[in-house]
Amino acid sequence: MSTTTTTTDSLTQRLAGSGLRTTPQREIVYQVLLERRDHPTADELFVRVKARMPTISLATVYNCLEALVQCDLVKQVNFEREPTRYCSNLTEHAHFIDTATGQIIDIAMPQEYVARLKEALPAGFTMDDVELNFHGSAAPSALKNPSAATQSGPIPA
Amino acid sequence: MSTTTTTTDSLTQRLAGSGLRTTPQREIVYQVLLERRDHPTADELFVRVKARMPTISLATVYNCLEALVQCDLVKQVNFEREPTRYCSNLTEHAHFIDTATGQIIDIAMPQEYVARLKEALPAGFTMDDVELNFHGSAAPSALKNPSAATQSGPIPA
DNA sequence: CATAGACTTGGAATCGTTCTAAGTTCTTCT
DNA sequence: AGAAGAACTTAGAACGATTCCAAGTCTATG
Repeated sequence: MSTTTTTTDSLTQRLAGSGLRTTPQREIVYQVLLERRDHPTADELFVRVKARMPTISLATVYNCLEALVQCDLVKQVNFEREPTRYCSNLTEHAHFIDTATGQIIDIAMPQEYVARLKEALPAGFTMDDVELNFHGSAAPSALKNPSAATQSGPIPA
Repeated sequence: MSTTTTTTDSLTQRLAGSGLRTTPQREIVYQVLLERRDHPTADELFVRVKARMPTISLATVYNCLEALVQCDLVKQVNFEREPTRYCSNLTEHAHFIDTATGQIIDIAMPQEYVARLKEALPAGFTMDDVELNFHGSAAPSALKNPSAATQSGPIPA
């Protein structure tokens, strides 16, 4: 799998599309974000990225994330007043927050469900985007395999 | 309408239920919150409450809100990384955030919709609570009359 | 190869919120 | 009633995530 080349290419394209440059820092931050789709915070990412590029600064991690968000390669996830988390899953999905562990799991959201939700909106409201968070508890088996859920669909049995 | 007596009584009951006392500060904060159901921040509430009780401190407003949240009379609403807002609408509802003005409007959410959403959850997930935020733009007429929407149903035509 | 613009860096600054220590007000017990 | 203790309020200090700033580095262009 020549994933590296591919993602880098699309990264470069996306950045360029927003008038931004590709830099080693941005590449690594994006790469690291793709590798473990566990919704890390900027701080957590900082630690992971530092392992590979010890000179990087926290401010740069924030800057890179801002760039990636700006060119729509990454989404921010906010929950309560906790630190912002970053998500590289660009498919339509909701989030499940496990009350006990705080773990965030992506839940696939068929367009159909989203469309139904729109119906709840009274006249005069135009929706661009929905944000849907479930709070509850997940079976340990579901928690174990977060990356599977992250990709696209529900957790495989 | 003897609203004052009624709300104070239920306030006292609720607080007592959580082992908390009724204090003048808590009464006023709650009262002020009920009067304008526009999802104020702690700071905004502080200003409004101060008009009636000039000696109150911001810390106390936070403390009172914490108490009210604890006894389930008030809910916190968080959106992006903005300051927490407080909501006295206890009925099941979603929030509509107007992208242009930042104004938050309550949208009634029939149980039926919530139930349907639950279906999207794969096996192994138990949901306690859903959080649903619409982002978009609202017609000026809809924005004008926020308290009506806040009460229970969609904005009246 | 000089210049300008974009990017990175570390540390200072910001801002909502929480913590702390001191003082005040209830409750309860005698 | 009076004392002891618990719950509350208060002002200001502290905190933590994020942004800002000023200086330095890189890179594309002419």
